[in-house]
Amino acid sequence: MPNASTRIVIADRNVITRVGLRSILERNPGFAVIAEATSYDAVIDAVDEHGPDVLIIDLDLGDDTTRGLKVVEEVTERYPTTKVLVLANTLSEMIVVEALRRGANGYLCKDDVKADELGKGIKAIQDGETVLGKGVGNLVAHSLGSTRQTEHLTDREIDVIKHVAKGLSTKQSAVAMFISESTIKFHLQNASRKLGAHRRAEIVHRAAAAGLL
Amino acid sequence: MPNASTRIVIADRNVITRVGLRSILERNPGFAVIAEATSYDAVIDAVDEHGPDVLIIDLDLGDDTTRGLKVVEEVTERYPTTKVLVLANTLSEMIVVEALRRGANGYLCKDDVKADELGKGIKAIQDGETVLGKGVGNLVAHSLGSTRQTEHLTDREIDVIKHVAKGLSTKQSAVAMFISESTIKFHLQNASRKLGAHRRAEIVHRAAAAGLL
DNA sequence: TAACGACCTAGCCAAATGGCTAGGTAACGG
DNA sequence: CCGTTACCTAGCCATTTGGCTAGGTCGTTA
Repeated sequence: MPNASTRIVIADRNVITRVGLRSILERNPGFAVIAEATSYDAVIDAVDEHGPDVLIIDLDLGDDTTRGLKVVEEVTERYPTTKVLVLANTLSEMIVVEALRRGANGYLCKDDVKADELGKGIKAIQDGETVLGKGVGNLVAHSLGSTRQTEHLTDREIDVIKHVAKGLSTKQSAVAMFISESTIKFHLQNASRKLGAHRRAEIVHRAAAAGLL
Repeated sequence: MPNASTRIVIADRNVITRVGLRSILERNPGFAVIAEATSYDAVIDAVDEHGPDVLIIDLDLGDDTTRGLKVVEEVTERYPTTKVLVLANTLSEMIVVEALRRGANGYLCKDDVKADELGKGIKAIQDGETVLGKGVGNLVAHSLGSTRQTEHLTDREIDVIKHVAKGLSTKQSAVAMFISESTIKFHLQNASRKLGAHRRAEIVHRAAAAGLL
């Protein structure tokens, strides 16, 4: 009995999205959703267990945003035959670039995707194409155009930015973090450079847009 | 022929969410999704045409975030028998409070909602209850506890904040907006007071969290 | 071992910001 | 007509910030 169905695992913490995805995909008999996951660990477990053809994943499955990227990397490394399609709520250049760098085969934005694009996208991905949703391509192009590497912020830098975002001054942040004012300024200088920002308000804005706070 | 079904209109720009909602709701024969809308205007049209029992709406249906609040107000004023359930992506105290003040009968957060809570929530709303999802209640309580009114930012203040968020200085913002530096500082002072912030980074963060940018 | 990255600290100075007072205009609704 | 709101401008001054140079430790990795 030949099994022509594409076996799909869905990873999303949102039940509405999971049901919607399943419903849209299963309109096409060529697709079979064989498992759903709602946490990072569950994604790994599901892929381990089922070895699906396609993993559709929302990178934001918990508190730790960067964990989603690691999951993508792990899946694509350990299961080269499993294609990974990222389905994001928001568009962030850093996240897009990182996801693709770590082996994601597609990146769609939930709000922009049309019902028929999902099926087409999955088929294209299985044919070896890389599928980028509306607006995603521009981000990638922009990222390639800029010579600057996508330097990612360190944990400490993000900590400092969180304090600044709460309205704390350099001095107040220093007290709160038990380090000197110099160090606060040091981390912010580095974060500025990495983000291409020149003012704290912009640092906070970009970090927030990247889902880092 | 008695029609015992609850007639529901769904308003969400995201097709996955619409399909998911419809699928979850229609597991219960007591619910009938009679229309879907993907824009603010379409919501008004659909309510005008169908006069549904329940409107399930995501407030973010376009570029203008505050427009969603106006739609809630308009629907509850003109159709007192139509219950409004807000289904939000993110939780912002200002948006929650404003939505309820304008007549919303419930407020759930997509990521937190369980499949069975949707049906229960709709029934509760129809019984005259106000349904607040996980975490939403706390926000409301917090808002009631604070003596400060929910003063909303003016269009101009939001404009200025957007410039600041892009990393522009007072002077640069003034040039970009064709007004004096004093006016930039004036709007930011007012925004600070309204948001309870004391620094531009915090203003930007709060405004972003409230979905104003 | 050497190189590297992440982390921490110090000091300098020009520029930007926060917080304030004190005015002005125009539009709208009671 | 009056009050309210949004909007605009000016000036003052202490504090904060941006941008820079110039060091240091620690742990990992080549």
